[in-house]
Amino acid sequence: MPENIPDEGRTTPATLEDVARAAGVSLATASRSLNGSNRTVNETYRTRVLDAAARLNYSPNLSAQAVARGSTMTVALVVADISDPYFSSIAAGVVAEADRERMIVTMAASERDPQRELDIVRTLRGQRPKVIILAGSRREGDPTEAALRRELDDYERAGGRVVLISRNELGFRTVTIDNAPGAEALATSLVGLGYRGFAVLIGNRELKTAADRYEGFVAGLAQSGIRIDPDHVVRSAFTRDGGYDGMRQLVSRGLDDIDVVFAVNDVMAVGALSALRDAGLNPGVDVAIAGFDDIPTVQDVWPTLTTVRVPLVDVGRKALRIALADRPGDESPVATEVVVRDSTPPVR
Amino acid sequence: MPENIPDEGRTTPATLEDVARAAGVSLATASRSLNGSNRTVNETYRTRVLDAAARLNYSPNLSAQAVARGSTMTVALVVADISDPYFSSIAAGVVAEADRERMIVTMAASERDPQRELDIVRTLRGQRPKVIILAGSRREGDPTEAALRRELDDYERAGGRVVLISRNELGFRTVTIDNAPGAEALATSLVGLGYRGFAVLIGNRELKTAADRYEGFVAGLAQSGIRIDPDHVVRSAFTRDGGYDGMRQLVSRGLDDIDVVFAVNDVMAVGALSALRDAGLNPGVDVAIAGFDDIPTVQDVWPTLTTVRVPLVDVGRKALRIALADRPGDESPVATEVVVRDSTPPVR
DNA sequence: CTGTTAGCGCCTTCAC
DNA sequence: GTGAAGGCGCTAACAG
Repeated sequence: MPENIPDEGRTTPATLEDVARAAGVSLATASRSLNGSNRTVNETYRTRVLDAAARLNYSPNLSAQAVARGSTMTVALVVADISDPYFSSIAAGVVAEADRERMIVTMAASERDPQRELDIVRTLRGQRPKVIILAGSRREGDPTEAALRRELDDYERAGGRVVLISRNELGFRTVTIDNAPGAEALATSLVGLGYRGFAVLIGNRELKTAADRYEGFVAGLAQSGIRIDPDHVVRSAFTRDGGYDGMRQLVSRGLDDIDVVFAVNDVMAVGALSALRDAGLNPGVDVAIAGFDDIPTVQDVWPTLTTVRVPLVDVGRKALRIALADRPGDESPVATEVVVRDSTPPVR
Repeated sequence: MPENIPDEGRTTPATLEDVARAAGVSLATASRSLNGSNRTVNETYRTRVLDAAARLNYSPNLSAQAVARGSTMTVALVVADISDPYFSSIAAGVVAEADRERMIVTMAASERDPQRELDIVRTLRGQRPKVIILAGSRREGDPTEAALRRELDDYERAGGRVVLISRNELGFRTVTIDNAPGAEALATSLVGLGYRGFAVLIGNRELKTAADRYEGFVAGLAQSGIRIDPDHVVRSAFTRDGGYDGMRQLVSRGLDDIDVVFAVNDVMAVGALSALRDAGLNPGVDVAIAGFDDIPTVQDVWPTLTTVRVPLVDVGRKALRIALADRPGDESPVATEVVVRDSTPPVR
């Protein structure tokens, strides 16, 4: 193959063979000294190999190791959108835990498209990752779900571990989040604060996370005998702009019977805040707002946002731990917690 | 090796050999049909191989390919903090571009620790990535800098490509960002709005990005004959909490001669906003605030934040493109742009 | 155009 | 405890 890049000065990384030769031992001994199973090698040789390796700046070729061992040390993480604080926090947790385990994490973005997610999972197989973590974008009645399940089943049958984040739809290991209970508790808190007229920015209803939170919220209100006007439930994208648009719709329809709006996630709530303001209204005063997730920025908006805390980084860490556990083990849901802030002052 | 996980039902992924056999052709033909250089294979065989591959759900083992080819298709991205919107936006850009190029991206977090960054780069070598992208955490007078440069030099000599984001310190390909000019323009804008008493939350002064922005800002003020009181330059962490703390210091010292505070990045500015509010002051009214980066959330805080826009996602995309270009090519800086919002109303 | 045959870098029985 | 040799899955000359 004609290489137009000058090869002169091109260095080839030292191979294990180089190290072995430099240390005057066999390939096998070198291998055993550097990685090999529990010390079954003479200390003299051992240090000689280590020295040689250091001298040559040797770094084992992970691909070669993977081929020889028949398995990798990589965890593949697929999220909907990396720049969304929800996912980037989870990713931070996964990366932190992977670092502890000396594993490598690869990343892909589904862009909230189930078909894309499926394609990604398919191409992921080429990596032969030890773990696949899927965060977000599971939907109700998703036509690709069967195919995805099949793909993941095959993958597990081949020895891989899959972990889902949020809700156990597909029968794999899962980091479940107390979405419904959290939303229910939030509803209770809001009722306790005196709110009676509710609206919900439900985002994309097909998203299971969104649906769970909505249903939990409805259940919470029901306990106080409060029902939610169907006209006050608005769908829009599960994003900041979706929250903005949803709130705009509410405003244009009139906020008469509404004194608090629950957005099923914080980025939407924050968008809603801005929509209110842009409409000349005063969030927290003219109408209250609550979100879900407790992403970092909600403490810096004004009014600070009432929400339900989800320990996102922990969720990421836990995802990998669950994956690595010998048996399915602790799959107790991650607890959520209502955090009341300024966006929902007590009524009257 | 004793495997305590039951192997029964364990499926082994189809290998290229399986495909070849199923298609009744040789290994080479199968290889050529599925990946091989430009079509030099009989259409009949070709389709037969493709069929067999589909039937067996074949997926090439990337590690094996990497070993055989002597190179991978992975790009290693190391950032300071994945959950920081600055870095997660850049990461989103890198991942998006990598997807186009059918490359895999691996991710690591340096946690703003140069030593850790160096360690990461060292262990990265094992992956034999085609590209290494380093975002953030370069510091002035960093004792590990020489070692890092050496490591990266070795890596490039071995055929890898390194791309730095922000400032070209080490002589590698770089996505430079117009930090100083942007800050200078911001200063000019603020002076134009009538501001005269300036303070700066400089973050970690050793961070080159922070230093550049500060110096650009000072230069911009100098053009109007304005100097900045050294007591009004406060150091703190380059984070949201750093911004909060920095502003708190300013407040406790007294804001008498200060009518606008420039935080060298948006997360700090947003923290400063909250600190002001917590001190019972009214941001934008009692004292103005400006940041740098234009991260998404600054449009949702109140007052909306005046800042200098950096097209972060584009920066990430560009980083990979620059890496992949045959020659160093277009290294013109990414332009920044002042965006005036509500946090810096015209004076009087 | 196709098949045979060396490798790629490393691990791991298997004898010594 | 050590080394020789075969093999992991795939690619790339090299002959036919």
